[in-house]
Amino acid sequence: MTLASSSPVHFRPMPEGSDTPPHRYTAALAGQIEARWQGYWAGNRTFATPNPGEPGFDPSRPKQYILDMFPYPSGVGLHVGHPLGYIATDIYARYLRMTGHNVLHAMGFDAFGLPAEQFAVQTNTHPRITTERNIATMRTQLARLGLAHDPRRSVSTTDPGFVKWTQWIFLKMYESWYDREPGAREGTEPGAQATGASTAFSGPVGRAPGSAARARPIAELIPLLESGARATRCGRPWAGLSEDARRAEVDLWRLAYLAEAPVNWCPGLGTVLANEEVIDGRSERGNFPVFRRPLKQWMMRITDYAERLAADLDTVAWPEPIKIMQRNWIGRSEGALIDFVVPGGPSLRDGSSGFPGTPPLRGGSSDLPGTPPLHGGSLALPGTPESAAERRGTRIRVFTTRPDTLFGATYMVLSPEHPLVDQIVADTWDSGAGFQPVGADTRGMPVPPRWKGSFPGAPADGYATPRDAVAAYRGFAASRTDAQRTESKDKTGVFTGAWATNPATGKPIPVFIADYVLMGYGTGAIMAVPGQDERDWEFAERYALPIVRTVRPPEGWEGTAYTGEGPAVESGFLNGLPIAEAKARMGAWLRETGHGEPAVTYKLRDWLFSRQRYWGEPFPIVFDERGVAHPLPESMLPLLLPELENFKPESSGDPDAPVRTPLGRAADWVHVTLDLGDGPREYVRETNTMPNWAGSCWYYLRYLDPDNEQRFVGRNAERYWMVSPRADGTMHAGGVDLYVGGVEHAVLHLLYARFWHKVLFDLGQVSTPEPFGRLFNQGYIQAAAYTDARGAYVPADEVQERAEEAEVEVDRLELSGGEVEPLRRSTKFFWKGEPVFYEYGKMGKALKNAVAPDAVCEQYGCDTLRVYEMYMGPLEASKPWNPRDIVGAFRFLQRAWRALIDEETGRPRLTDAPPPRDVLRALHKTIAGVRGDCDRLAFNTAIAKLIEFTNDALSGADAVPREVARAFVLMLAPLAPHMAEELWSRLGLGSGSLAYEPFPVADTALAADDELELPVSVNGKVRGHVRVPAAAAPADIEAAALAEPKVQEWLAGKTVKKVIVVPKKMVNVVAA
RNA sequence: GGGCCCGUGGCGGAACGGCAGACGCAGCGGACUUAAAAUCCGCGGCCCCGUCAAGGGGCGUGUGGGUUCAAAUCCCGCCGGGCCCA
Repeated sequence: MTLASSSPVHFRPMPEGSDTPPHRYTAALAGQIEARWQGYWAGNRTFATPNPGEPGFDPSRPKQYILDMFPYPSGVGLHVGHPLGYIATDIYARYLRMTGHNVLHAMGFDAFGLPAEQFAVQTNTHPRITTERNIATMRTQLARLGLAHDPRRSVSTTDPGFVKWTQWIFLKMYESWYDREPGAREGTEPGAQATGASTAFSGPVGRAPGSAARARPIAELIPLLESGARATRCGRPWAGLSEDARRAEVDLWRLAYLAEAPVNWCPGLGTVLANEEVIDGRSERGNFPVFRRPLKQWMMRITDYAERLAADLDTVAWPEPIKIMQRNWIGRSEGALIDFVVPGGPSLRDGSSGFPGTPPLRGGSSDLPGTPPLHGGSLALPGTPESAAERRGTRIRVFTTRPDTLFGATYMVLSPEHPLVDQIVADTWDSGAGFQPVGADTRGMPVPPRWKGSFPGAPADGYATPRDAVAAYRGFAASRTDAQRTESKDKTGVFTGAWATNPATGKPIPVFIADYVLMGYGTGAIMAVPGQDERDWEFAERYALPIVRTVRPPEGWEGTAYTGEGPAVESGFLNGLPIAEAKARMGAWLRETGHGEPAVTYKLRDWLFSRQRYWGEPFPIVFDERGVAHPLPESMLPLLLPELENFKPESSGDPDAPVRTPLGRAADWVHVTLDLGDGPREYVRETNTMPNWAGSCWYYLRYLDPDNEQRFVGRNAERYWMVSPRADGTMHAGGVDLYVGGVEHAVLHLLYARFWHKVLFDLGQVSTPEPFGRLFNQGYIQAAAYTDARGAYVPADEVQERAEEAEVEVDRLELSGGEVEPLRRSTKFFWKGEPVFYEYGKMGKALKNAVAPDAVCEQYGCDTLRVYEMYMGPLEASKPWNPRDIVGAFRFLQRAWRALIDEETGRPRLTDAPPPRDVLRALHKTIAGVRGDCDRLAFNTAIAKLIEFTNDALSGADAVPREVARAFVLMLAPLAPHMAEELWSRLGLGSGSLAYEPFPVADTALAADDELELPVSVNGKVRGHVRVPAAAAPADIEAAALAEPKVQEWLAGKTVKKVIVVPKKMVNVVAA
């Protein structure tokens, strides 16, 4: 049977039971209608959306780009929570088509990556096969929902035509650097770098303004290095560098670069993970333990964009909590870097810094935005004047947000893992070991026993030497999680035996290690200011360290640390200054004296971009015999994965096992002879693969022009769909007009995609500085879940409820005295005869409470599912799945159908008589309301208004006036499109599909009431009502209100003080 | 510990600072039916007065304050729940 492009054929539905009228809207009839219209839409390419220049493109219609977050094709199929957002965007997109827009709405598949691969591993099937199968399943499920996507734009990240451009974008990143224009920005005032190219974005689009910081091709960097316009990052002059050193220098600038760095190694998954993918020391996916370990990896220099990623959040219409989460993740803080010197030890000049992975301090004064964490080191700040006393010693770099409190820094704390600890730790507790005090003489000061070790497991009077104490304490700290370390009220630490010099006071201060300072945060070292920091105060009290208040607390302050506003005291040249001014003065002083400088730091780290997995995009990189990386030319793209018998990662429980990649096993693929311009040579391919974020960083651009073989997206298509003019003629910063998805992508996908988009924007490849102009977070669907006595989830759909409760022993409760008491719970729920316990949570695989949409479609039809899901509540709210309620949506559709189609004969119940005035008024009120609701995605209330209209104006009538039926069907169309199409056709309201029919427009004159009943309150309480003409003057309304008998009663014996008349709303009489 | 969000009938929820509980589910009563289902009509926060009627009053949006002619809505404190970060 070919339904394609034929006009809809009417048929006689099979009656459900002997009594069911033959033309009732039953599940069976709904199923037939839905199948037919889905076939019609597909066959007639109803939702194919032409690009500019293509046949059928209408330039007079404004564009709307509606986007759902990129789904990965799950092996277990969809549950009813997944389509919540898809249905909402579909309804909105259908509504926009009917209100005169060119709408782009498509859905592809994020088919590479861990989820797809884990599924393949579990089922022991090649990921390509499982992925293709899963995509087919998901396409079927989505099609069943009647989603009006443009099918030709349904790309998959695994398509060779997609892989090619993902690799191409990677090469763009590899061949670019971020130019922050030091000429314009040296002397970093905090915030001076807040304007990137994007904030200047306004009218003209398509390129970054020339004067601002931006990504540029590497080709433009080399002349600048040659001329000295940009100082080298290795610190040596370009002219004196060897060929290899020059290549290494250039590599230090690339936005995509290789680095040997400590990474999150997850042996259980056999791969490394990005910081964002690690939660509490375990993998987000799979919940395996994660270890820190150095590995050579591809990195993305996202930190260069930290400032713009934070600042440009102001330009997009996103939910505030998401913006806050991104800002927190980026973690911008203004303050200062300050160097403290521990005298003695190696020379400051010998550069023996230390520890692998620390980048050298860059030249120039402050290119801190985006600089990886400065872990301290022995290198001097450029231009630091060195006194004789400081010439030998170790510099410890700290970052503080309160440089104004430097005079109050009475001790220092290093993270136990800090690499300089070994260098500074003294041989004896006696302060003589290499200690040359500067300023006040504290030589011979006895070391308090507490300083020698007072933490769980330490000997009563501490350790014999600082080295012993440090070693023992490190062991103790390593056993604790970051959360324990920072949460603990009992701060612990040990003295290193070393003394550093406070550069402001010139006095020696003791250097501790303590686990409340984390290596991963800031520089891993702090100056402790107990007077103005609560954690430092706690530590100082415990170790009897001096506390100096350098901000005067208010009169009567009895607290401990004071973090509020106040004048500086005990602070030399800062005395009397408020905090902000004191910070500025101290910043200037630090710079002048070479002890430090104002700085902005970010919590954001560079993005780890390699995975040791099979199922991802291969890097388009080869290494020559000397290990030098070479990019593949565009003509060699896409570089596809080799076929592998064994695609599994090498997982292990041993965090130190050697790291081997699956691609490394494909010897024929790895070793290649290529001509990269200097004749055929032997190369070795990169065997890591990209993380699945790669594809999701730009898929929304490929939707725009899915078949383009010349570019990742054609310029015209990109410009048309992404550039969004505002009413005032300026351009919106973000291209996608509405992006709907879950809040769980707040700091992963949304941050990475913005970063890529900004790079592409800087390179002139896309027209807008932001990808997503408006973001909407839909809530979750929650459902009952059940756990057995061990706490494991059981399949919720197999749980049975019994009439009487049973009491069961579920666990043993250990009491403080070592006694054990059985814990008893009662329940009415049973699974396979075993008692189980009710819980409640987000629907999904984890809680085993998923409900498939297919079952609901089967039982009621997908129009009912669509209406029910939207009717459950506001889109942004999480709400419970309640199967019992679905029938309400079904009955509404049934009632509407019955009002328009005779259930016995199947004939239209239409009349050509003009609609009565009250029906017309109700209709136009409904139109106005539904439009307003749809505009703000409030489909729940839009449906409520249609239900009301159906009940009040359609259900009771003998026949429905044609124009009323027409408007109603069109309003129903976005929500229940199959039924609306069927009615449109059966009622003879139009030919073909109604998908592009104009949405009804409310006539305010027809919607207006002639008369209104207004409540009249006396002193805020409603006491009566008055009927007044709708256009009544306030004075007349007041008179009518005061004349109302009920109101008179309540006013008896009182004086009217004031009468408030709110036109069309109410009257309030104030009387005493 | 910090930040953000949310607390409304038996349930999901509605309500530009202006008659709290629209609409739906479940429930109750009625009509139709031999009966049931379906359908249609009606009722529906709590307490009190009123004969259990018509009608009327008081109290009600987690809790205690505040702003306002008027607060579910705005502000402050607390209690409870959720999310993010530490």
